[in-house]
Amino acid sequence: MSTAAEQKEKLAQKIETALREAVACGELPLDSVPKVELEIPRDKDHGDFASNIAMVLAKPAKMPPRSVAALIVKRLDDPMFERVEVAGPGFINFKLSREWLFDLLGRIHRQQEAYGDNDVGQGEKVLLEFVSANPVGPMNVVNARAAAIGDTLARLMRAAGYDVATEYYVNDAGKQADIFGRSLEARYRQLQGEEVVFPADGYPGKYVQALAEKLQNEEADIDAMDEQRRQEFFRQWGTDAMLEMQRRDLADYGVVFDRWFRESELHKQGSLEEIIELFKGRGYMYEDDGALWFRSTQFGDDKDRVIIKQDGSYTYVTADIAYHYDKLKRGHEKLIDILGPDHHGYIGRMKAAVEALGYGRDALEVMILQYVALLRDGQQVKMSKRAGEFITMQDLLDEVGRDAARFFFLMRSPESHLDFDLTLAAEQSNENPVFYIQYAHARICSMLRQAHDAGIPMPDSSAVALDALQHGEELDLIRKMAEFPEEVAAAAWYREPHRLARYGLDFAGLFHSFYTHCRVLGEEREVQDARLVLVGAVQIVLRRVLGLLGVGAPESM
RNA sequence: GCGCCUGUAGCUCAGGGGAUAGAGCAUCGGACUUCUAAUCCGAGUGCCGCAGGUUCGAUUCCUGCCAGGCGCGCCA
Repeated sequence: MSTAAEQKEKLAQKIETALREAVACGELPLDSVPKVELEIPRDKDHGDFASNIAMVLAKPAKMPPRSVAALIVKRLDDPMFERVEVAGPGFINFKLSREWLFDLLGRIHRQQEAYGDNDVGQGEKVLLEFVSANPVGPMNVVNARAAAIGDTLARLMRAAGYDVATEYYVNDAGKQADIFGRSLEARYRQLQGEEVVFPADGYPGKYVQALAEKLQNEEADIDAMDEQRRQEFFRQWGTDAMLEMQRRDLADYGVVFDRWFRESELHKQGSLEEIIELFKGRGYMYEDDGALWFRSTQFGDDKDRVIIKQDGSYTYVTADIAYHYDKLKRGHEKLIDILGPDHHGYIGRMKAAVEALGYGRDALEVMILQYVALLRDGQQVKMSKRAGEFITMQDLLDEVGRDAARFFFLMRSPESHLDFDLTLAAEQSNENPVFYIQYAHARICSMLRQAHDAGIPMPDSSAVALDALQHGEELDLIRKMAEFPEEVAAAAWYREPHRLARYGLDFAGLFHSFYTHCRVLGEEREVQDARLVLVGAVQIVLRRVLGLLGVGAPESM
């Protein structure tokens, strides 16, 4: 037996064979046979698969499309399909036989939550970097969006046969970390009763004050430190504390990284010097205006980039190049960075860097997320980082909950600018679509609990006469499950997690409809058994969908 | 000025070289003595931003324009 995706591939090959035969017989005047593509029609009246090949070939063959289609159809005779027909302007529609669909149920029960796994990734070693918020403040809602999308993408890609590692890059060495350290020190000293002017460019947020208070209660002989040592202390202690907070918030959100990579490590290891020497040796560097430049325009960037500033310090680009070099040297074949919209200008320079390092431009893939506009009572929530007023990721989770927040982000395509209505998400949480899917799962659990209590076990799918399943609702559910592995593969391949959220909604809808129209418990034995097998399979697939989304699968609601 | 993203139903958004362009919300009308009504069934709405081009076929691809969001640092 096979999944729908494999079935589709086989069918495409059979069509190609049929075409070659027709050409050999002289019935079809063609020089070559193109690759046959199959689609899953939107309208289920058009079958499970459809091919437009006859219309593509009509012109080169100088024949009406329906005639070309007829030549193909008469050469196809496959028991997997109960109907193959020419339709519309020349489509060939294929309808899977019920036997094939019934076999799928057994397959799902055997595979359990491995159903959906596939191999489009072919073991490619991928490093997925996302969120990477600076450790100088709380995470924002775009970070929350990135976390949901990155985490589910990682789950999807693992299911699709990629070898995925996730990483959070910590900018703990730059100017912003210094400013943050000085802000913290100023607050700390103020608490000690000293008259200290808060740095003009410092971070005004209340969280800095809170950190300073926490620091007061810790054992640290700050007064004994010299100037340099003290600055280092505040920066280190502060970013450590922020990092710990971020790690905890993300874990509450269901997002756990394989590795937190600190920029300061790169500096300690001399990684920046290493790439500078490398680029110098390859002639990609030049000096101008007292600074050292990387000739990135040589690799398609808009302008060259400063690597060492006039004052002798490095720019963030330098560390980023070193970081990407480090990722590549660790054996990751594909680097995926998920970034906010303010970083789109970053793509050109980093691709240039990757190329200069001796890798293909395509080794780096950058996904740019768009902004999230928060609405409350229909009004856009104005945020000011300067004034220290903004909705943090944690505020968002407190207000709408983890499942709703994740799902809301995952429903939208990554590049859409999205409106997040807090009032709606919080007050009308009953109507949040995520509950629609969870409710389907809870309904099944409740039903199976009652079956169990009544001494009705889950029947062995191979021992049940599944042709008791005859209703459209029943067969639609199975067809939808047949599409699942391909859906996982597509979502991973195109890096579009929202496909999964949509699939979940559609699938849950089919189940609710089935539930309303077809009773399970108390039906005559054959029907009850067959439907239990069906419902059991639906439960498995729902669990998998929710698991990939990182959303809970409640057993009751 | 240059770059990225967006423009589809009243609202929020999917879709996508093909067959009557979809969902949720909102509006209206039905369905609970039976496995959870957080559910189901039914009803309507669209110059798919505008104009050209490619194609057997464009809402989808290309170009230009218009509108909105965001970038364009020796900040990250």
